[in-house]
Order: sequence, then structure tokens, then C-alpha cells
Amino acid sequence: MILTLSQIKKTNKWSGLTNFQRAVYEATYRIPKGETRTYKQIAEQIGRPNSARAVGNALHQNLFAPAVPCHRVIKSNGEIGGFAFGSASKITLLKKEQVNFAKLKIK
DNA sequence: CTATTGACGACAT
DNA sequence: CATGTCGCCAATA
Repeated sequence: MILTLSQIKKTNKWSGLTNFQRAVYEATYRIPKGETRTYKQIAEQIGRPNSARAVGNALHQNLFAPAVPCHRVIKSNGEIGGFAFGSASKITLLKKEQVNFAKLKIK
């Protein structure tokens, strides 16, 4: 079951989150299919340009997978970054979404 | 309250 | 290109 953003906000999990976490999940939810964002870009989008690391921590909790497409978030240097279920599966998901790998350091 | 940790970033070497 | 160092921030113990 893939929850919509509005449905996510009604869950009991959501109510327990901090504003920072909520902002991260919202920003990530809006990443269009076939595109990627860096942790840095997410941080900037939520008004905290220096919180890229904290963004990664937030996504690691991954409370709303797969509703929140956290696999579309990568490192700013083009590397894949981490993933709760292993970076290999992260790459697989991106390939299924026809992401442009040209700019990424992935074969 | 302090200390530690981690799906990061920028820069130097 | 590969490593190391330092800075950063929020969550957690």
C-alpha cells in the first residue's frame, strides 16, 4: 500500500516526528520519478543548507518506505550513498525508474 | 545537560 | 582518482 502525502500526515507515526523530519519526508516525497536529488539539495530546499548529514539520518529511519522515494536521494559527488536495504537494491530501483546514470558514478 | 553517532559535504593532499 | 581531515546538524543514549 503506497500512501499519499496527505495520508501519511494522518498516521500516528507522523504525529511523533519533529518538524525537521517532516520537512525532509515532504521534500523527498516530491522528487519526480526518474529524477534524483542530493542530500544537500534536500537540505537547502527545507531551509537548512548545512544539514545534509542530518537529512541522511532522517531518511535512514525510512518510516514511510516505499511511499517516500528515499532511493532517489544521492550524494552530491555523484556516488550512490547509503540505503537501508543495501546500496545494490537502491541502484536497482533507480534503474527501474529510468534514471539518467550518466552523471552518477555508477555503472 | 554532555557525548556519541551517522544513508553528508567541501577541500587538501 | 583515492584518502584524510574538518565542519556540520539532528537524533539518541
